[in-house]
Amino acid sequence: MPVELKDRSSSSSPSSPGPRVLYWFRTDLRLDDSPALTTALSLNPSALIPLWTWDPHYIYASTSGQGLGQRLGQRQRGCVNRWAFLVACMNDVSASLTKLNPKQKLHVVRAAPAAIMDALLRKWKIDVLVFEKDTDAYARTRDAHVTRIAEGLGVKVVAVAGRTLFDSDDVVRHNGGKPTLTMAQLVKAAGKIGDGKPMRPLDAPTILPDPLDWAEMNLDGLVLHEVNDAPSVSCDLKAAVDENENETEHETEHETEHENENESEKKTQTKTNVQAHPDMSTARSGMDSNAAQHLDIPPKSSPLKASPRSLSFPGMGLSDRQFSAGLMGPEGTFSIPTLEEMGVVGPQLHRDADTDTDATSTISSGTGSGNGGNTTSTTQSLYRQGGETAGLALLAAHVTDETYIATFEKPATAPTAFDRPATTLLSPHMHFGSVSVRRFWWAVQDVLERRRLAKQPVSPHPVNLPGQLLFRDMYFAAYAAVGASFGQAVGNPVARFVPWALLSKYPGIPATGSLRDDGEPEPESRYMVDDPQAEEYFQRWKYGCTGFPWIDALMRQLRQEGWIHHLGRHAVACFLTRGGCYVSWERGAEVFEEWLLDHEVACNAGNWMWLSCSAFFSQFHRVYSPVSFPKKWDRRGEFVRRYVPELAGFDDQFIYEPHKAPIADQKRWGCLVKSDGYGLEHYAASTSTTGYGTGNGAGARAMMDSNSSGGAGSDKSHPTPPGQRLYPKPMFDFSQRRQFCLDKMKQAYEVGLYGDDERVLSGEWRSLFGLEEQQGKEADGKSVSSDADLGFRGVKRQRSGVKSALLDGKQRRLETVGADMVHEQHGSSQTDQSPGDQDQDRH
DNA sequence: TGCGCAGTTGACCTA
DNA sequence: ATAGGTCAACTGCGC
Repeated sequence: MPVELKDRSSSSSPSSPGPRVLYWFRTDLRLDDSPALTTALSLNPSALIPLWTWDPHYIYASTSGQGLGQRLGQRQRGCVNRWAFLVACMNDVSASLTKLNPKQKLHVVRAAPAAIMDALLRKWKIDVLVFEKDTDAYARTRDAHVTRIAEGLGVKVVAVAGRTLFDSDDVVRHNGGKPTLTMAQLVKAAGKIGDGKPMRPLDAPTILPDPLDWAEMNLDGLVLHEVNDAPSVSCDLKAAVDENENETEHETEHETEHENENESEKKTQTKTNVQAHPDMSTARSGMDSNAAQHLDIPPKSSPLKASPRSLSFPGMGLSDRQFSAGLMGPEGTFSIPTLEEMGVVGPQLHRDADTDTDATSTISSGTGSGNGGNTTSTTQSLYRQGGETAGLALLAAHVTDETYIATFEKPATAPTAFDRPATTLLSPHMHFGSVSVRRFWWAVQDVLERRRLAKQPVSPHPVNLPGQLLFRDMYFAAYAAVGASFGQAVGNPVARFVPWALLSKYPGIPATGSLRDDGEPEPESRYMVDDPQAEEYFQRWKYGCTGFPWIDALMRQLRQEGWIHHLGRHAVACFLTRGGCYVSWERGAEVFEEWLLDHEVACNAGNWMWLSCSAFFSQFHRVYSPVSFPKKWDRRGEFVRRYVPELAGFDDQFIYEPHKAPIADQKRWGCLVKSDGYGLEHYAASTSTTGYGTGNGAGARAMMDSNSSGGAGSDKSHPTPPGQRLYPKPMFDFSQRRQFCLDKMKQAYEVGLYGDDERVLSGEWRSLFGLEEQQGKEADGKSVSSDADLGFRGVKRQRSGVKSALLDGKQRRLETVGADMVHEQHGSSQTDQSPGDQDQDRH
């Protein structure tokens, strides 16, 4: 339990009024088992303000940030499912607070914490600021910054661990300061913490102090200049922190590294910032630098003049108004933004699940062995619902099925189950903190203990449910130790360096030839399209039109629902990287980051490294086949039929390889397998086959203009023959590509570089891989350069990689087109969230 | 230092 | 149809 504080707080005499406490919700949208909230209440506050800062960083970039996106000042918007889940969590917490005290609620302030915290602490005369500790790289920087502000005002700051089973910093310390790279290391280190077991969960509070009186809460009188005097606005956060931190004594090697990166980013940051967010190309034109400022600090004086960024979504005609109404929202009541205000209205998945319960279960591939009908149906309706109430109910529903909980073995759960997923679907709750990971752990552990005593069968570590949660802790601790570079290939000390296609490009050093036609510098926010073919593979992978039905079905499920099964994530991750496309895992990680409901930077990056054999796992000979692997689970291809409906009529025999079906049969089954089907543009633009979209369609147009990817345009205005649909042929010969990748991986292992190697940063890696010759080919005046340009230079110190890259004209065009869209939607990535995916095996 | 073994979840072939 | 061995070979760890 949270402790240190108690001393301080109790220092005030009982008779004196308790402190004014600001409780800042972030990764902990729950009341149950919240060590930080418990700590806050233990201070016996005279006033408690539950706060959420509606942070543009969070909205326009995922919290993850560590990835490229953040480093580059990129902003991305999560899919509608993710925002719906988040808003549900916020509403639920708010309702729970109100239930305990009618005067209470979750107070949402629409501004970046770094920009607004100073003013809030002053205005509300806060004595203590309490929040759950967050070891994500961006969060650490942000929190250090806010802490400095608070302490400068004499406000006590208390950060309490609670997001993981074990405090990640403690784990790292007990692992000799090194990242936990194996399960054994994690278990060993965790075993030295306390009694070696996660803390028992704490009860939710039963009473809650009042907030301040409205007169004092009201921010209307907030003087703007106070805000503007804050050291920085959100987007300059890192730079500002950098400056400050350089003065401060600092600790770990890693942190020092970040600083250096920050320094180099400083220049571009402000600028990127501005246009950063909107992924929507349609909105981009409407953005100006003033608008960006409004993002952080809506001008009190002219709230409406602050031309709200109009992020329209195709077909929806809505605009993003979440920041245009001022700090306290449109009603001036600290309201929780609605999806409408966010401009992301659209049907959400869980509604679909709710209403379809009966129908879907009849065709479910799961047979629902262990569950009684009632339990199953209850559980099912809870899947994908945000909020603590729903999360705890889902956990409770699972726990009633003891056999399922106790005999759960992740690798044995079916990735092809869709209407009734084979895993628990608790991962989004782990991500938003709407269910405590320790609550989950102990609920399962108690069942296991009971069964062990009764000598009933239980599944072994680490494939069991607790093992899944330990993997989550392993990734968190690894990330905590490594810092920001954990989310990228270059500069990452634990990632083996593989010369993938589409490696990331880093800010800080202007690339040669980085001027656009209009003379403006190319925003340093793109990955390097060093291979147009790979770019096309990547786009086809992303939008589910590779011509491999198993892969396409999974990617479409991801885009539509924000979730795919762990093994499905394996399949697509392997396919994109070492098992087909040979594209950098960073690209895939970004897509996951954007589309997954449950994305967690640590788990996502960790799992992508795992699957790409960059770290954690190294047996690159084990390649998932897009044909034989799914057959093992779903011989009839029900999963494919659901998500790739154009193939629904195909015979089982051809469901995973429709191009092998005789033409006559293809016609008879209502779908022709032809070149690239409708063309990439069609797939990228379509909101989805089943009607609920992710709001991402906007990028499609921009992305695919004609030449963007070879061949994509060919079928462009393809008229759909009446009653006849199209599906692409495989975009490559799988076994050939498999061999190609194997050879590449073998070479990379032989060369044996890691991301932070000087030879990676300097560009010497090219010669080590025998890539010298290609250097001279890039020719386009602007772009070329010395081999250094294909290195990752500009590093002030080791590990802060910067690379500049050069592209010839054609490639650059591609980059521009493709990258816009890619980054528009990229999100996060995590391959699978280990925690989240606890599955249940319903077979 | 060297060796053998284990490692969350492959594919393929044979019996 | 399913179970088990083999493929070719990686890393980390303990002895």
